[in-house]
Amino acid sequence: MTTAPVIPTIPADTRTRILDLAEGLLLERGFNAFSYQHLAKELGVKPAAIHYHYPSKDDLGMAIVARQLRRLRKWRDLPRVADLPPVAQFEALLAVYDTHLGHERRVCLFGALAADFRTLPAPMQAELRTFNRELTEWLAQVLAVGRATGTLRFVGSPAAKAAQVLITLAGALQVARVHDETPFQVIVGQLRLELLT
Amino acid sequence: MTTAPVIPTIPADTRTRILDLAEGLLLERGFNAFSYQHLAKELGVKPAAIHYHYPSKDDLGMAIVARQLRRLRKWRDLPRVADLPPVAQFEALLAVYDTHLGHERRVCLFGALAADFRTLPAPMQAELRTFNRELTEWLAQVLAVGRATGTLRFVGSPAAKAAQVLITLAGALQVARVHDETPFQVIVGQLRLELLT
DNA sequence: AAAAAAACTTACTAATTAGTAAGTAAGTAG
DNA sequence: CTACTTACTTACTAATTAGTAAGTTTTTTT
Repeated sequence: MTTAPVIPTIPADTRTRILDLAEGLLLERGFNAFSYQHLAKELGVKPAAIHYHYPSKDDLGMAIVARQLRRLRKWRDLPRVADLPPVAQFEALLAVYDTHLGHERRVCLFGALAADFRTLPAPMQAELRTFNRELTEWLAQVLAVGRATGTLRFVGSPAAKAAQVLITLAGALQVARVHDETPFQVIVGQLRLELLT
Repeated sequence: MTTAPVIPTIPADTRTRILDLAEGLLLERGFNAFSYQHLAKELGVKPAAIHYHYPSKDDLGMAIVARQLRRLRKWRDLPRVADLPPVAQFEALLAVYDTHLGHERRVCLFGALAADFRTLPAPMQAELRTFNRELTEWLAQVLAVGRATGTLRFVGSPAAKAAQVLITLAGALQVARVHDETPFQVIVGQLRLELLT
């Protein structure tokens, strides 16, 4: 048995606490459903303190998406992810979505922003496109290798299948929010059934 | 060659024009992205005129979802849909989503409301659940008959496959909004490739 | 210890929001 | 013709929104 490493809980600075809270609200209630007042009250600071760190809501939104993109790249390049065989990489991806589900049934970033996309500031739109593109390219590569090595099974191009799988996962989180966790499990089960040989 | 029947364009009353416009904005920009002022300006009436027909925004939102549910039931029970073989019913469903795509890349009702679900009034939440449930049940039945008659191919339960296919279509419209129409076509192509024998 | 930079608070704008109350004009029914 | 209903407009309120400017406290640097 291994003992969990003791990670000292560094009290996050206000800048990070704002970003964490805003991200949570974005993924739980949508981008237009929280204000600087909400954030300020929850954090015990004044709204102007938030403007100090993130001058406009556009800046704050951009910061959320940019951080998610940095996290994606970091996660994808982690040895314990990058060096995994394709099936395990796919399972690692599913685990991420499962974490969202367990975290107040948060939807994924894409699922949270797609509907309101046209109301978002242009830099945020561009960053979200990049996020989605890089994630899809990563999964396409995973699928391609998996099929080549006989551990994953699907018809069509890896790119098409990757796009389909990712929006299915994004959608599964949305359905979980509207109904309950059951349809998420059902849909993920269906994905496994089809992909895993 | 058949001549298209001449449908007289009855000028819609204000009540309907409000609902049409609000529905369009909901599907194009999200529920929190339009106000009574926007609607009023666009329609050339005063905001209070909208409150007259739909006292609160909750009422307006509810009216949109309720109408979509009525439309779904009507469409589903139409002889030219209900009497079709399963493959043609599936294609008819795809055609609906394709229409959304061609109409300013509107997302579907579910895709428009899922992210903000928790901010919606309770009656609207309930109505959206019913909408999604009835659509899924309909497609599950279509898929079941299609597989039984050897015209549709899939593994797993019809209910699971129906849930998966529907959120894939909802998601495909969302991706089309974020990128362009190409990923929608790619994903729908993938669905056809997998389902049609 | 002094200076400077960072991290705020206080106090305010201007715009927008949903919503209401009272009045009016036009159509409909008796 | 009259009474009533429908469909609005005008004029308002109270709350909330993002955002700013100026001042103050706290922390860091020198």
